[in-house]
Amino acid sequence: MFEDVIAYYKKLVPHLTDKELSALQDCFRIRQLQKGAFLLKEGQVCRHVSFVNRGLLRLYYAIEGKEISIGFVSKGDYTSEYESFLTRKPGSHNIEALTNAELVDLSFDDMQLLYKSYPSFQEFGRKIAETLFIMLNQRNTALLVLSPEERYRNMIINNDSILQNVPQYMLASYIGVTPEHLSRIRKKMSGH
Amino acid sequence: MFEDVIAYYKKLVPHLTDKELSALQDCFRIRQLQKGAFLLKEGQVCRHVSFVNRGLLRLYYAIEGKEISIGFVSKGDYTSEYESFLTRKPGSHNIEALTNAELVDLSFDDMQLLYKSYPSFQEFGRKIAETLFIMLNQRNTALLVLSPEERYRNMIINNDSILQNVPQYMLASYIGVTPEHLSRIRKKMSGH
DNA sequence: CGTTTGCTTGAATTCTGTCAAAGCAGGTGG
DNA sequence: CCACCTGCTTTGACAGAATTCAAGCAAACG
Repeated sequence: MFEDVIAYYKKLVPHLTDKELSALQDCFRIRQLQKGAFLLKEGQVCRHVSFVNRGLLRLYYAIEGKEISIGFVSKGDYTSEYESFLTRKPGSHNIEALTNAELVDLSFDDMQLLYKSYPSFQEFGRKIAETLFIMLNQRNTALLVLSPEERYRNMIINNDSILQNVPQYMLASYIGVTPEHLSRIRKKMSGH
Repeated sequence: MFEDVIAYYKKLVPHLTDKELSALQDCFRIRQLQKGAFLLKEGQVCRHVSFVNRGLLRLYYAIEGKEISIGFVSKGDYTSEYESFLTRKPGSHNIEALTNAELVDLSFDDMQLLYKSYPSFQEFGRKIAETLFIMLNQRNTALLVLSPEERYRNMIINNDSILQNVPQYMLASYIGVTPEHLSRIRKKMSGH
């Protein structure tokens, strides 16, 4: 039930004690999500961080009738509207289940409690934030430095497995182009 | 000498003790930077985080003969090639002093030591990473969702003081357009 | 002064988005 | 088994956005 998420914690902070891990497990809540359901809708305050036990999720903005994907999260990764979670303000994007999914939730309040009771979790929180920063930094660099075609190539190389299960039009906005344009990029790429 | 940087720490983690702050001060090193000099060049491993006591710095990529600005840091803020600092790998961007500047350096090794000796600094590290994440997240959203003109407007509103001292062609790449195009955007904006 | 540095302008070109239509599955019901 | 949806991708024609290259201009500086 919690094996994967516990392993995730142990990997980031190897020196966590059994007592600490047990306190952590007491805070976990399992949540099931149907395909098409929302983990979070824009305007809501995000009150949990969620580990994906099973399934595939998409994070996206809905702006002026259009959807702009900002990330995809699959089994074995953490997700959240982390800015909303940290600031306690309404979030600006949606998190949607692209397949049936099982999540392990940890609430904001429980997290603060863990921070207070066991300093080791401060270290976990720090490393999570650092990891998220690094990922976002790389994404940011790609948006500024690479062409759409290069971003698509990168995506194929790095996220092949996710790519299989996501419709192209969702990838298009992630790369920063329209679905039509991505289609043409693909055509051009196959043309050699 | 260290008043501003100490205040920065106190603000993020109010419960830091005098003993902890004193240990921190022992790790600080002042560094002076001439206008045009580099705090860091791409390819180097970033071994410090630096608080800006005085002056203005620019972070940028140099790609294929072009420079792409990714941020500006002025008095009262922290800067670093944080990804390189965290991963201990060579960094990919440059940090240049746009004016004469005075920095307060804290080394990676000292920081790890502080983390180990005083758990409160874990909390500081966490909050720093969280803050950086939030800033980067907002920047990312702007790049995906807003038009160049809207990004320029935002920049005027949020960073007016920095803007005064930075040549326009450096702002252009930050916004994601060529200098010529930014010039035209400004013309169009003044045209009403 | 003359040089440098940065900003503006113009014209041609390339890139990307829009809109509309057609193609292509996979799934469902008859 | 076929006909028909439905959701997604591809294509084409066109318009708009942004870059490139080249030239001119103005302020700042030695």
